[in-house]
Amino acid sequence: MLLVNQIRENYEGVLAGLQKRNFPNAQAILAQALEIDDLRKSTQTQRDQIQAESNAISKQIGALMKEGKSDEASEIRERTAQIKIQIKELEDQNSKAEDDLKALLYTIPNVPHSSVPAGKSAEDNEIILENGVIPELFPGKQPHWELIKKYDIIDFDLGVKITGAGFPVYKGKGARLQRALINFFLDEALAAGYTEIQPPILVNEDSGYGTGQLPDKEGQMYFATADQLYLIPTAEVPITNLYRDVIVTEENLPIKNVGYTPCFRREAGSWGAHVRGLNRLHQFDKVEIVQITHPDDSYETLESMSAYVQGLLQKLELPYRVLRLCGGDMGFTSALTYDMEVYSAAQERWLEVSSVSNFETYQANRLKLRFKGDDKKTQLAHSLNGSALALPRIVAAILENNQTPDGINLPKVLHKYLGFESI
RNA sequence: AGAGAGUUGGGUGAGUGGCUGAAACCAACAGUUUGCUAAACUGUCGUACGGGUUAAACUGUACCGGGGGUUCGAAUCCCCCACUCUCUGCCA
Repeated sequence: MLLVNQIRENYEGVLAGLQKRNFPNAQAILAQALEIDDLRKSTQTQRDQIQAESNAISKQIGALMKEGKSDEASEIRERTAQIKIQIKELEDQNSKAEDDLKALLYTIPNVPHSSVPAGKSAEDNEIILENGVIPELFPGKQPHWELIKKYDIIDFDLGVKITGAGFPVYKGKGARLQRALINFFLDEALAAGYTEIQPPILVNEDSGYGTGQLPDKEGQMYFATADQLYLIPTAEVPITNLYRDVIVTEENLPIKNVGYTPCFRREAGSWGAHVRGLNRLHQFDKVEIVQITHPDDSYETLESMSAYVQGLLQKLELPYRVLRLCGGDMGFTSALTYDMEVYSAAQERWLEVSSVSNFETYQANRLKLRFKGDDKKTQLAHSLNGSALALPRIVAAILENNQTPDGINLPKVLHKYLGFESI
């Protein structure tokens, strides 16, 4: 969430940013936040003063009791009754103001970076780069949902039998392709200086709030009711939460972590014609990169993460494009997001395979993720993450783009991981 | 799942109603001494939110797992919850 001081010190900037997102009633909400904060401060000042008085009296009573002057002590004690009522009242007002402020701040999205284009929907996203060659396929080309049947490598019907729709079973070369991609992505990240993390894939409620999945996206996560645990929708949740309530030393920045996990998404109500086959699943595999940086470095880091993800796509020889998301299409918590899309040549569609975002202090504020430098001051760090990469759509594009009448030729870079070259 | 023990500052750990925001030790940081290192000595050494300041200094309040209660006063007493550890059971 935003800091009130951010709003106070840069009111015009925050307002303009929220308007770029088409955030309704921005002006009224910001004004309200400041008003509640003023109330919060004034009630705290009053409460603290009276509390100080009360503390002084208590000390005095203690001293008198020790001297055996119990008459005087009980005389003073009578005065405390009224003070207690006052404290209670101010305390209530103050904590209500705090709660109100927090509740309000939870509803305000992050302020977009200045480079974020205005716009309402995916239509307004800015295509900043296109790379790679879109293959010319032969007349009998098939979409991946046909190919996986033809070569018997991914089985949706079996998944339905043992679990339900959206839980595919990978078989034979299909399973090995999954494993090869995961290993390839992890090895690349290691070579780029990331430390590998293998986190739990169920998380508690605190972690859900830490990265912002709760309270907003509660219905999107699977929930194990007996133990009150959520199945993670992305490794971002457990990995970023490693740094919840942590004050890191400045010299340890940037922190670079990578993790492979399965991801679980209920995707309630978002099924339709465009989500056949591997395009949208309830369970899928993803390698995620996370960085915690000094605020001065986060945008440079974002560019490097974007370049890193593009490098993966180049090595996989997939045609891709990079979008800078517009204010209206960007995630709630992000300040700047690049989406990477690969071209899936049989579906003749661009598919989102990665989303790389800088959250600035928005997540760090919730997480209480801070760093301390030489000046001994603690301040909020910046957090970033990106998919590197999500497997299913990569698999879809690899299968479709490399198909021939005689089989599917797999990218060279995967051969040593696969132990075979084609399907 | 059953029984028991526990949760204090970066770490170990003392503390059963006022002298405790918290002993002591360790770690860390700064300085003195030293040819360097080490050792010794001295000092600093939690967080949050207020007030105050150009910024500091300074200052108030809260926080000893979380929440509530008793009391003039709670780390300390009472209640509820969460978590951790040990033993037993089960199990990859």
